[in-house]
Amino acid sequence: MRLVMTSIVEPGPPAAIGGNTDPATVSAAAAGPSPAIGRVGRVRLVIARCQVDYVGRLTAHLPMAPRLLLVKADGSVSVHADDRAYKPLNWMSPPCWLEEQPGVWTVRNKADESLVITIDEVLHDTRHELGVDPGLVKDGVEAHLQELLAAHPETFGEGHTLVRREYMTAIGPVDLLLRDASGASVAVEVKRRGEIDGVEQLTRYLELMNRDPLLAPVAGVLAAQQIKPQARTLAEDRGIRCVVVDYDALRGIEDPSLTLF
Amino acid sequence: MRLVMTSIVEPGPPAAIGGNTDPATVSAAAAGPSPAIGRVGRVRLVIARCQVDYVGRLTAHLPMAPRLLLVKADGSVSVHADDRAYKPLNWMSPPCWLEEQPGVWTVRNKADESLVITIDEVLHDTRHELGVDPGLVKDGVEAHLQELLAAHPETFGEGHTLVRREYMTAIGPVDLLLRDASGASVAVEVKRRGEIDGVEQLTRYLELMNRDPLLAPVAGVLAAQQIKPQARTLAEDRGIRCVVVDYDALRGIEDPSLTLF
DNA sequence: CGCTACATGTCGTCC
DNA sequence: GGACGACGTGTAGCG
Repeated sequence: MRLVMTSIVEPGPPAAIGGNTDPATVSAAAAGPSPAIGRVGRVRLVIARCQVDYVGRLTAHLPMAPRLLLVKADGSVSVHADDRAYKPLNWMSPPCWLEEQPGVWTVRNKADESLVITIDEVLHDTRHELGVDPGLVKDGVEAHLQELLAAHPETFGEGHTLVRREYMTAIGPVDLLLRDASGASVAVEVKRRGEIDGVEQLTRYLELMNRDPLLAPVAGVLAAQQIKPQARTLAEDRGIRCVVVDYDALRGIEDPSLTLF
Repeated sequence: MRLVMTSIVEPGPPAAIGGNTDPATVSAAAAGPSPAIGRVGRVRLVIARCQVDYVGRLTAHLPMAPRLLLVKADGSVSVHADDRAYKPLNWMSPPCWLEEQPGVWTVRNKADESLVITIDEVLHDTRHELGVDPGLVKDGVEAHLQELLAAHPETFGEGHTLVRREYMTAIGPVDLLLRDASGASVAVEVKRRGEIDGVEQLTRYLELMNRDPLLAPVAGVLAAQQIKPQARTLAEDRGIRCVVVDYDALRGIEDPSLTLF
């Protein structure tokens, strides 16, 4: 875990075009080649019978069928079927460029990947002004954990004190570096869910840190709200202690008012 | 890597409702509470000023603003801004259930996560029949690799022979198990791109396999089209050999006609 | 259902 | 730009 913020605000695009607040819904010219880059700042919804061919990291082909084409103001193009939840069948992420010719859309990016959409019939074509989104606010339950644990190192045992959060090593930052009551180093990997990956990650850090005579010996702790059995087995096999963290209890210590209901 | 197929066909939903092939585009009743579950098999596109609140694995809030709401036949609901490529701001994946009341949509799943969409104003609301998608065909460049390497174990050295693909161990399948010219075991981890994760994965397998007297000693090989420097360093530090695989060349051996242009 | 590994993962951050 | 870790990762395959 690396995020540190208490709450995360994801702003809209930094240089979004047309920061208007009046969201007028308009119909686009249904037929004829319309300049895709031209009217910016508008989501475009097209229902069309189309065939799609992607060549890039892999090669993918979609036979002719009706689908939803979603063109966003950021330039992205995605091809959706009526399933797969929010995942498109095919897509191109920005930065990319759409060249629209009658019956053929070609989307390219810098890496020379291409998405070719051959359109047989357009069944619907509208554009809508959304403006810049005011932003998503996430209450970082997971991001909170490291912060809470840093504030309460005694969670890991009496006399434990915090040395540093995000203690930098050559191969990456250790979430928490503590000292125990005897002054020995303790490296803590914080996870929402403790799985094998987290044990491997911590193992790498420990191996490196134990080569540093100023730190060694360094004990390892995997701290998570939930620890999978196999991760626990692997961890304990490597002498890594597992600590299950009660997020709500920790948050209660931080702000007792939260526990009064 | 675990997939084995030469080319991957991703069919549409197995039990898709209304397998009709006539994709008529229709307009939905624009106003009034329309039953979201009711007309199935249709993608629904709504542009609306809305506020969104998600409570589940984390808590997220979106203030009132115009956005695209995408309701698919699989029951999924996603809330899009005009950026973030194909990723929605918020979503609910199937299986989930949408309860639509005037001005408030509530989407829930079994895990009791909820997405509450408070709608201030509907600017657009259409439904479109897409039918069942005929399916995505991927030329499994990555999936291909294991198959090709299995067919050409000599890639790893003269006299190497294949023992098994997907050799099962207690902690997961090893992509390829070979024997070298001297009869010693060789475990191969196949990756599209060789990174640290792959080295860790192979290390776990090797550790386990080397405890088996029938197999030990087992040598390790990381085979990938590209191997990142840090992965190479870690691998070689652990005595794991790195083999960069030329996919096109291998495919050329398989089917020389592919190299004739 | 749990666990593992894959993904055109995507996305942010830091060096 | 590359490396690295997080993600509401999602998803398929297997025991």
